[in-house]
Amino acid sequence: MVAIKNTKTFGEHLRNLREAAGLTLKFVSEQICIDTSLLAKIERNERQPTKLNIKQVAAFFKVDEKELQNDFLSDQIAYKILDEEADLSILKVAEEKVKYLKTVHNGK
Amino acid sequence: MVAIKNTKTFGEHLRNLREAAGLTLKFVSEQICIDTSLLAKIERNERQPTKLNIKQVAAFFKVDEKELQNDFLSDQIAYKILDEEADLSILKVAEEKVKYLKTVHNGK
DNA sequence: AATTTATGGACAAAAAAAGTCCATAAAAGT
DNA sequence: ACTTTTATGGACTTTTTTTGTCCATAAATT
Repeated sequence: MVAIKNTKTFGEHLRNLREAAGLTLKFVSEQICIDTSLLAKIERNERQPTKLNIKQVAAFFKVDEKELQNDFLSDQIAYKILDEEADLSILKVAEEKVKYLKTVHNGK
Repeated sequence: MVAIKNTKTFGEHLRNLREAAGLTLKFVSEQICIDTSLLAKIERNERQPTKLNIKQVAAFFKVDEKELQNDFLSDQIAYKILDEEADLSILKVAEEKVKYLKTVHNGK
């Protein structure tokens, strides 16, 4: 089960966490050992976080890692749809495909 | 409006088109000017088609280009979800984000 | 058995993304 | 108003990912 709420982007979510804690980019980026500019870009959705980034951020802000991962994943899907100017009904098709691939193609 | 049916993958769809027409990989790949091995890989979902590939395939088999594009796009989303072992509810979140990004972030 | 057709691995080339560095803008503090 | 801190963003290099090619072999067809 995944909580359905935050309609914000991953970056916005991250920025909110940081600002809510009253911390600077410099401070947080040093804590999680990444370049300040890179963290800034991630917050602005100009760079994508790695799995490790997400793990470290989650640990640092004491939020659920899986939730952050899901947040990022749904971002990626949303951006892809916007990029391709695709219809939202694509999502339903994708859902059917996931089910199909899970059953039919299981050993692959 | 997008027709919701083919639960097949993009590659399977492509292979069906070709086999239904009774044509070989070699023949079709020559017609659309790509390497035979590459077309084979695309049919097996080992390589992703480019926009141009899709355009050419659609023209060659006289099918709707947009439909093929959507088929490929939904594949990509489905594979991503499988890769990340994410819950299907992610799709609902993604949908909300698309709506959010379309309204709020419109000039970006 | 010979020929055609499809598969798949290894590799080089190209493309995309990540990460760094630095200069400047904006904001906050004094 | 000046100084310092903080954030932005461009340009660039490095790394990673993906594509496309070539070729050897397997499978199927004739």
